[in-house]
Amino acid sequence: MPSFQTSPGTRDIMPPDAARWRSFNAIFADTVEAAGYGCIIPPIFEDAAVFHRIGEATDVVAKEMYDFDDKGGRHVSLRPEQTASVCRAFAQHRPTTPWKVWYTGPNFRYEKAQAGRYRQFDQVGIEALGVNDSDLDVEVISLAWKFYQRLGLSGVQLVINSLGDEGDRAKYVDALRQYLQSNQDALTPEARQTLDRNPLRVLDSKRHADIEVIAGAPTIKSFLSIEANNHFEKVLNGLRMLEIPFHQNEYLVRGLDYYRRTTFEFVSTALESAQNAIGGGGRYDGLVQTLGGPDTPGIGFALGLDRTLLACDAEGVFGAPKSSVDVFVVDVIDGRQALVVTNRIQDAGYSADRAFDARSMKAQMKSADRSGARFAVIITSEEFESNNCIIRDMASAQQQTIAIKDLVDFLARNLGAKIPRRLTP
RNA sequence: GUGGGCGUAGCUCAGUUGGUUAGAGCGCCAGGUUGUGGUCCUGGAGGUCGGGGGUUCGAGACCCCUCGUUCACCCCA
Repeated sequence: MPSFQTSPGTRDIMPPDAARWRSFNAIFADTVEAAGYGCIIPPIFEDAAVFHRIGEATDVVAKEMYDFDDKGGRHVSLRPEQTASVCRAFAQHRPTTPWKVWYTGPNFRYEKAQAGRYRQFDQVGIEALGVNDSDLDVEVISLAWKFYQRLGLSGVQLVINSLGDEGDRAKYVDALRQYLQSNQDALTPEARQTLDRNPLRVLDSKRHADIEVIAGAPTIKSFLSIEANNHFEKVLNGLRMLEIPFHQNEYLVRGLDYYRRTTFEFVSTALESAQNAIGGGGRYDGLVQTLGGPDTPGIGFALGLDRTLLACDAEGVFGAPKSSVDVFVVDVIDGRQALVVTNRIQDAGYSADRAFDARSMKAQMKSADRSGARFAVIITSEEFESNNCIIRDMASAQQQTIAIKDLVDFLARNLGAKIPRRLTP
């Protein structure tokens, strides 16, 4: 028999970790739905051209697309992120604005995997379309901040910058290129290569020689239009009003070409690795239009689920939830009664598990212990003859004999009433 | 995509300059306790030493290739 394993950069999320993921998503949904964001589920693949709007020169598009031709000859791609899909959905359906949505799900980028960087990786995020107001920028950032806090993270830094509008940015890039070119000799060969492709990215370099050159580089601030500058100041003021600490970093540029004005990133100080950016986002005021929609401003963020959980691990917060059932049924007759009793308990709204394969009582009790059940229901020949069973409190080891028909009442008294499962609320 | 580290039981890892039947702890199963878990004791199952090729009388150890993973670069969540 051949043996298989997951493809590079993919993995199985096993229990109890998968439960942790669900909990992560539930907390995120609760956080953003409280601010009026509705859930959107775009397709996982679509016309590759949609994603090309992210920027032809970006690595995401140029080398990391999971694209292929389908059987109908359509050139499609697994989504490398969801912002472009959301904007395409907006352009396609033209909902009324402001349109505020949130999402969760896997994205795909063909790159070499390492810890915190996978080919299939999950993100949660929000996008808000149709509003220029700087207060929306603040709302968006504050929701991410609030979410991190709800997870229990304390080592998260908000780094923020403004890239100005398209014209501002172009002028700045020219000035930056000029400066870097005149200082080429002091740059590392890697940085010189980057300079040819995208001068902004040179600012990201962490190499010492480059950092010295960067320190003298022009910053975008002086290139911002009055409008963009005012917008940015109001965002910063709003953050102060909400008491959200931030670090301005005039060299913060982001990898996707569509960003305008406010751009931000969340960095975990608990993560040692290079993959310490656990979330990021910004304004993308031109994107909807390039996807065939009306000229519509937009802003949003995406948080890396995997990386955020790594940060949680590093900080020792938001661990995997303990799973347990209410009741574990031990049947030492032949297992047939466990079938009936377990079923009845489940229908009554409680959770119940049991042992199979007619194992010894000791073995079944061991399973009961492992299941984390509050109570064990023990069915033996002697008690069953008079339609009784033993119910054992696993923590205190106290047990009593009760009528099988009274089991659900007993659970209601001790675990609280539950809605029967067959009735959908 | 480039460069370095690492792949031994389900998990975490030992394994001496290549030398008999490859080990430990945890976990799992069974028994001690023929009606009872969490502690303890005893026993057991489980490994093509990532895969393929080579060197050698002999390879888990050495060489080559390959796959996976990890770190850095690159990039990004």
